[in-house]
Amino acid sequence: MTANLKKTLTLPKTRFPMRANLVLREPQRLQFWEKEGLYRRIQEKNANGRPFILHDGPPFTNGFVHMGTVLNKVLKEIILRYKSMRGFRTPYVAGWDCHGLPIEHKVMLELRNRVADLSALEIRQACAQFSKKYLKTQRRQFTRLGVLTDWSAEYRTMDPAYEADILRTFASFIDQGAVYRSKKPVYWSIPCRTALAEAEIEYKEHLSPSIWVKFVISDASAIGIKDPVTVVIWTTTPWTLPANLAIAVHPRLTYSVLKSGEELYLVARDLVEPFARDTGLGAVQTVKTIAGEKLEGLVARHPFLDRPSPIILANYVTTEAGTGAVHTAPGHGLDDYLSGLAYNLEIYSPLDDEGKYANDGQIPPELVGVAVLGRKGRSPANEAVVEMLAQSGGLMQFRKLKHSYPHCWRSKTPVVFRAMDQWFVAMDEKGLRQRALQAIGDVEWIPAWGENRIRAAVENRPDWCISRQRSWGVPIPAFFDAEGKAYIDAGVVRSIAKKIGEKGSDYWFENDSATILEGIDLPDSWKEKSLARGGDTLDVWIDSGSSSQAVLKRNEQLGYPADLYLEGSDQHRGWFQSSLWAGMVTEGIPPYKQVLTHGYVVKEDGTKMSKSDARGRPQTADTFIEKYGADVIRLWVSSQDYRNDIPFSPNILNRIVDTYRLFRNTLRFQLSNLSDFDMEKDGLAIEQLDLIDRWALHKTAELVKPVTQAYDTYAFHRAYQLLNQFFSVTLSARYHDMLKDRLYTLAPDSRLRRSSQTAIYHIFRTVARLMAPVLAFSTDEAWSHLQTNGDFSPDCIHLQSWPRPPHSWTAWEGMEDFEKVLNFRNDVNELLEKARQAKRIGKSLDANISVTGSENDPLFQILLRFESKLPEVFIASRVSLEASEVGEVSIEVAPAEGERCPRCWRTVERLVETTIYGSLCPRCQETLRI
RNA sequence: GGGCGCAUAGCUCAGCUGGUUAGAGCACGCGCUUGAUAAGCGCGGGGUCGGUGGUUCAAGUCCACCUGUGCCCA
Repeated sequence: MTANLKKTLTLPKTRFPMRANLVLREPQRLQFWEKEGLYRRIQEKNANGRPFILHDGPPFTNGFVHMGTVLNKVLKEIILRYKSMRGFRTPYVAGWDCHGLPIEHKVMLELRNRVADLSALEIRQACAQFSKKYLKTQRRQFTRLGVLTDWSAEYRTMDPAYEADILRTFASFIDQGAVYRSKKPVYWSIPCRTALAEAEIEYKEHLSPSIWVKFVISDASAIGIKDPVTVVIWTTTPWTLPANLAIAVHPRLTYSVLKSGEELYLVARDLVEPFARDTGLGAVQTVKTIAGEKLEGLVARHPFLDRPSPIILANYVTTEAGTGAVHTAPGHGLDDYLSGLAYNLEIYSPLDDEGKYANDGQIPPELVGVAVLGRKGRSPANEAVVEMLAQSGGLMQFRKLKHSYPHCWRSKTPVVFRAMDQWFVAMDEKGLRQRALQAIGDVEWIPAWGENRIRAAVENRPDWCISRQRSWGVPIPAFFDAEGKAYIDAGVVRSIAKKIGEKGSDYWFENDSATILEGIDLPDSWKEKSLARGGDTLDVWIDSGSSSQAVLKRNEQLGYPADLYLEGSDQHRGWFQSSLWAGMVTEGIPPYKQVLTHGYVVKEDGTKMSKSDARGRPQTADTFIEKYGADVIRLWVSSQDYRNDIPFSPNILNRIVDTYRLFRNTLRFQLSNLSDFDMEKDGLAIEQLDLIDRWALHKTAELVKPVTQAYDTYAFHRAYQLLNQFFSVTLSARYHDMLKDRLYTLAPDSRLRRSSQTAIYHIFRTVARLMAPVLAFSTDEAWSHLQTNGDFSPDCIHLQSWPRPPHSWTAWEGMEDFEKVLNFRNDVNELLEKARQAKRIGKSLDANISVTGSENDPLFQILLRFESKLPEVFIASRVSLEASEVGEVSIEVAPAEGERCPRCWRTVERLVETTIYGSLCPRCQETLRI
């Protein structure tokens, strides 16, 4: 009996599965998109649209994709899908940053044992292999995420054509007159005879000499002292003393002048006690204190060289160790170097490639040729300097100190800091910096504080050191004569760029200078010279910074400047800035109109995410995509306010999965109630729709506006929240719930049912598209089911245009009042719940609701107006309105009296007998026409 | 140490130019339903708005300092 009756209902029916099984389904959809040429079709559809150029910042090809990269790529993906639905022409050219130390370093680690035997060319080949390998992996991972592009058009900074444009960009810097040569200290491994990067340094315990050295200020009258004062410095690298050019003190520290016997000493006040103890002075007497900043300009004498050592100010001076007066050798330390630049000191580094003192006319004869690094860990240079100090009376104390010291990762020996000739870009040449600062104001920075950040970075950036003593990069096309003089010329660079554009940058390393320069028109000053090619490569920030030339200008689909750059906040120092410099010297304007910045992916507690999990397994994006599917990851990205840090954890992802299910099931409910609906045949005009349906359409129309605004301002998390609430409250808890009775129990083609189906059809098509940029896979799947009742449809959701609800959806009068009825429903629910808790009713359909109120009460008037709709709205069997003289609107809930219809479950006064199905309510009898 | 940010319920987010008992969704608890069913509905508990001090008739909202945290620089 019941079974038969159930067959007379129109229950939900769809092949769109409740279980997403994204891990299995998404790859199938990718194949389908590929087969359909979806990217190409989208481009063709919008071929005449306004262009929106998002220029892809190239990730390093040095490992697997991690969540930060996923975040970045998915944000780009969402924007492009949205813009294309809005009719913009949205070509997307993905790229990779292939050169550079991170890659070379990893390759060196892999080749660790053989590395000494490898030529630059061999290292480069290994690096190229490495880059290609990870490029392929990353490309696969990006594709899996749903990144839509024509991969055959991707750019790689190691492509010969790209390399040529790097050199041309470099030539533009030379055109500006900004490229010059100067010294800068680098880590130097003496046994390996090579410069080292930070990553190639290992810190190990090392036993060093620890010495206190006297520098005498003979004229201290500037600080009101007649007698000579001795400034004492403390150092653990005696060998750097011949390169001492200054003594640094902290401007905000207080210094004490001490008296011990007949001598006066100058030491930081906070360090007087340890100083007296360590040097064995014993009791000392403070005769004067003085602010550090007043010491600037005093001049001490070098203890064994005929050279002044001025007192300078520096913020890096600390009171953690030493005397508060710091030995400064600009050629042998980074802090020292910066001080050297600030005080215009020579970047002096009298050490040759073998780590021996050079004969430069300043080094005392007895030190020339003495090595810093000797046999068995000894340092002849240290010993010799200490000896000279002892003889000159400059040595105040000598000890040994075990401390952490940088070592070469290959030779395991202590490294030295040594100034070497480098290539620089002068940031202020021809007003470059000023022009860049001005141009920053023409760019829209999102969020706005990004402008402050890049402004500060550009303002404070010292001249840009662009040379690297590395193999894996684009060679700096410089030449050297027999005396070591450097030759560089923009025209020659461009000619070499042409050759490298044809043959790749290996060409530089494979050939001698004569071959390289063959056929190139040389400047007069180069002629008749025997020139050798240099071995340095360019800083990779020039590589990626040149992308506006190598990609935006070269690819005819793109253009300069781009509409948008979108990268992590670290790129204010990195790509945003290098791109700006390159853009300014080549085009005179920035390469972007908008720059969007996102934060970093962090753990749920807001702290940094490590590269491996608690068990030490690497946390690559694959781990999560394979478990949750791309759409869940994409939904996670959209849910986060990425302007701040972005927390990530399994817990957070599980919340996202819940939301995903809400979206999916709600769409599924809609699809399943459209199974017998054909818009052409069955659809009604908007004006003819039932009140509840008009309300739902109105709500949908109201949703489109803020969601669209959210997308337009890249505030995807707003769209996420709006859609989330719309789906859970407006649709699932309200509209769909109210609809079930009519959808299931009325005759399939009854007007009321067709009214709701018409609305559902429109709502589905609207909300599916609103979510399509984020849930790229699932919305397309659902869309296909509406089109074809199957998983795939060539009329892909991504080829649709953005929803624009027609005026008719909002052009009705009942909205405001009906919202009041729905709010009143909350009060009704409260009482229903009480009755439920008291076990008087189960579901709301078991209840009769009577509402009493005054006819003068505005709310009661509204209820009266909607009286016929109230049973549906409250999902009750009967709702009665009783007018009373006074009092507020009150609600009473009682178990429904009468007989329950076995078909529609409503309780009515009296059932009627039917021939086939027994007792039914009159409405069901009518519906079944029996 | 410096620069630029961030800090509202367990989670993700609202809270506009300071103004009634701080909101939403999810999660959680208790029920209902079994005709969206590895679903759906209802109700409920939960926050001294990181801390301290200040400005104000009034501060989550303005100011200062502190703490925590992230990126960049040193």
